[in-house]
Amino acid sequence: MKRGLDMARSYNDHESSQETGPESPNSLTFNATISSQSHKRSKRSIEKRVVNIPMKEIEGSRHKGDTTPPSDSWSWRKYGQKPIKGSPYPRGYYRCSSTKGCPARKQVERSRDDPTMILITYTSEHNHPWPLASSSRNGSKPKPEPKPEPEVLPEVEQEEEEEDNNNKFMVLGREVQTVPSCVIDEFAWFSEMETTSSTILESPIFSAEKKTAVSATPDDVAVFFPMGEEDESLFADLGELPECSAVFSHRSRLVGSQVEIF
DNA sequence: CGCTTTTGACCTGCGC
DNA sequence: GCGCAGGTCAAAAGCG
Repeated sequence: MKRGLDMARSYNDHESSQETGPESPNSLTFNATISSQSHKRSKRSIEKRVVNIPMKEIEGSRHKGDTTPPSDSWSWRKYGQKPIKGSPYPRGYYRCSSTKGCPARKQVERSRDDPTMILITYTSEHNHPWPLASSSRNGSKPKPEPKPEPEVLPEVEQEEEEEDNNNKFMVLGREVQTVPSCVIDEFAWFSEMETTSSTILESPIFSAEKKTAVSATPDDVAVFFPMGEEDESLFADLGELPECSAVFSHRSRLVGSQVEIF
């Protein structure tokens, strides 16, 4: 049988990297540092986005040391796992099963630098919509997501984010130097959320916009992004968040990393 | 029964 | 050209 080698080729094009974000102030949210990358080499460009998530946020859901991804609102089906050279942790490969023919995939691994961080790399075709939120796949019952303990996480110092504090955006319960209004508007409802939801939107929502910041340095904006039930309209509009797009790429730009705008 | 996970094999790209 | 590493496939087993 023919294999999806074209995909594999694209994935190797670029390895993005980033570092961890600060700890999350509570169990309902987590910080994620995000990088995104559009792959131009292939005819259908492949977008790659990377999210860092503190282990704490998903702790208790599974065994230690594995690559079980934190829950989100989509269905992911694992299709492989590989040990990664130089890393004591294997990398898990997941394919979107929320919709038929969904090209989105993600790789989940523990950060070798900081084992407390989960590194998730999303890939999808640039023009393909990210998987819609779904709690069930064709005919099968949704998996009950393990409910994280409502633990109280200690306030942790900001990651030593170097000199670039001027542009640090922290959302929800964090010091915010300059929070663009769109961020406030978009995410204000998070604070209203009740504690029942353990689903968390990890990445695509942030970055499906056309303008994305690409950074080889650990600098992206930390945002809390719990996601409740499906909000398809939210996804449907992903491509049209220019203002917020700029916000998310703000810091990258300032720290001198290369930024690509498409 | 249908879907997911596991795991070994296979394929490709890249560096030497 | 060869070997290595990464990514994917697919059969088998597991699970609800």
